[in-house]
Amino acid sequence: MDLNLRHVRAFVSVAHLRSFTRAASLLNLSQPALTVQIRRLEEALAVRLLDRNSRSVAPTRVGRELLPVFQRVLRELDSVVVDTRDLAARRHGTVRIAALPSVAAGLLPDAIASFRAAHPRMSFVVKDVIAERVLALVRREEVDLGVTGGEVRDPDLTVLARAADTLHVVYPEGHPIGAVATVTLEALAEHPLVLMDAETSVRAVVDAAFVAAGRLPVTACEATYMMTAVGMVRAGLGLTILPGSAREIRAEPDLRSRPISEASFSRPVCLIAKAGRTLPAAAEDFLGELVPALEAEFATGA
Amino acid sequence: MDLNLRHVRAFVSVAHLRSFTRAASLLNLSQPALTVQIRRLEEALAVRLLDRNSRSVAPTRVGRELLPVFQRVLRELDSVVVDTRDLAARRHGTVRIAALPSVAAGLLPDAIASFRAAHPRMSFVVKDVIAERVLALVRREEVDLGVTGGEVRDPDLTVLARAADTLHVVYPEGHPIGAVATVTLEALAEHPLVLMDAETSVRAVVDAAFVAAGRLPVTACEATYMMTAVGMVRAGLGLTILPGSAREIRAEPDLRSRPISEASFSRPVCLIAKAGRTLPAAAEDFLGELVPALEAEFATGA
DNA sequence: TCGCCGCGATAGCGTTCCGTTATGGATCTG
DNA sequence: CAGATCCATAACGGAACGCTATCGCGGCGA
Repeated sequence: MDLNLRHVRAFVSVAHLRSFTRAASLLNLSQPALTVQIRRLEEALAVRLLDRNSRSVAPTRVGRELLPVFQRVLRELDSVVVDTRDLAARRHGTVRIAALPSVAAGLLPDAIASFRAAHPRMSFVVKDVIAERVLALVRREEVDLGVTGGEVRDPDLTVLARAADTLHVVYPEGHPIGAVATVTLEALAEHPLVLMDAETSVRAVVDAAFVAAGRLPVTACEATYMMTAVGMVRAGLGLTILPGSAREIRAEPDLRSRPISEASFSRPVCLIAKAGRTLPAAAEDFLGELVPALEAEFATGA
Repeated sequence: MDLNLRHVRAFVSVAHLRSFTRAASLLNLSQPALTVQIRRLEEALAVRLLDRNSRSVAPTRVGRELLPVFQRVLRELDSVVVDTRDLAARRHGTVRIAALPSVAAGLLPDAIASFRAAHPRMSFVVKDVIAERVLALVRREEVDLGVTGGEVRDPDLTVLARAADTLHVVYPEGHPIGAVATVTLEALAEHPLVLMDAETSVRAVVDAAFVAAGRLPVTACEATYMMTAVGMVRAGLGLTILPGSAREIRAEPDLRSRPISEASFSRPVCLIAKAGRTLPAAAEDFLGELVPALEAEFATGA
């Protein structure tokens, strides 16, 4: 005979109430059933746990020593069950997300704030890392969701949503680029540009687009951080090209931005998850907030 | 459906081996049975614990988080079972004994040493207290066994063995009391005596015996500790009367002792336990050593 | 002192649960 | 494309469990 949680619960109840009859009614069980359960437990442990006669019930010394151990284990398991059921019932939980820094600083905080307004006990862990790290974190299941740039062709990953992150040109109010009908690569090539550092994915897109068009950008400056590039634009060093998702393009009140009407200046943004894995309920729910936010962000070209 | 240890074990095995088939053979179970058990557990927790398809099995995030908790609980319960079974199999255990100081210093250490020679993993807790405290400790089940003096007429207590503790007279080698055929109260009344303090149970017996005989002892000195009384005898202050069970009567090489042949100078020594309680296996076993030791000690009058 | 009452133990029976074999569907492999 | 492998499902048979009924024992009141 094997140890069984039901038997343990029975023993704890009887030991506590010091009565088979009362414990039985508490457990919604007949008294003979309890007698048998206690006997089974005692057989499993090969020890007498309760000294009992028709007049009184009391735990033996071994029973007294085992009681707190059993109680602790039961409490522990019960809280596991309750917590896990709560988790499933979407009452609380933690969503772990890896996202590109622009997304992590931009639409993600808004989406999280909005979601938490409706689900106060949900918590979030956000990792802002470059596209490649996003893929790795999702693949290793260190995060539930990932927002990354570029095409995703990994069979281990599922694309839950995709949107186009359009690069924007950022310019000082009154700059001639604000007056043209559509911002094209040709138009950009006319002006000195503040470009992102060669290491960045934004720069990679810009370079590729210029190469494809057979043109060369007029480089005024290079910057590693978007905020620096914006500062340079404000100072009149030139225009800069930043993802529409980046908050920095709206950081300066006297700067304006416009989407660049050029397919090569847009790159896919993918919301991904590990393929073949059940998404935690909390993450599943958060999708309802995040997917529309992604679509809205990139549809308006804001 | 309720949480069941078998299901938990099943989950831990499958999660560890990442295979239903292998876990099933490990658990001596059919694979479909395991499938059902995992489903039951998942239903109980209302959460998916394992992501599985025909090609691979991997715990979900929730499953991964629950795994260490389950493992700890299982290990804990398993060790409880093993320890308790060991206890029952008399392979180890602790015996708790309350005994009169004379017994605790005298025959008890020998009995324990002898018992531990045969059962090395048994351990002992000995409390040396006065008769009344012995009764209380046994009644409150703070000890398994008690060795006390006097008659025991408590329905809460069971007398497992009884013996007579004969008071001995202790005298210097060559003292005339060593020459008489039998040591009687009359003979003792002839000599100055070193008596125990009035608080002690030994003194109570001595006083009662002299009162009953209508005699008065010649009191040379009083001592609280038996060792002190023995020292006084060695110094020639008189004879003293000590329990035969007391080690002190043999502490001085040039002192002799003889039992007093007087019923009133003998008091019962009882080995007791709580009535209606199952004795722990270790204590039960120790009785096999202690009872003969008690009988031997008091039969020889040593 | 006798009979009643309350409590735990036991017996017999019915149901529920669980594990087994057989089989299906999906996926990787040669 | 056929075979092998692995998990899921279905149907069946047996074991386990809980229930009702009853017994034995000890305390208590008449």
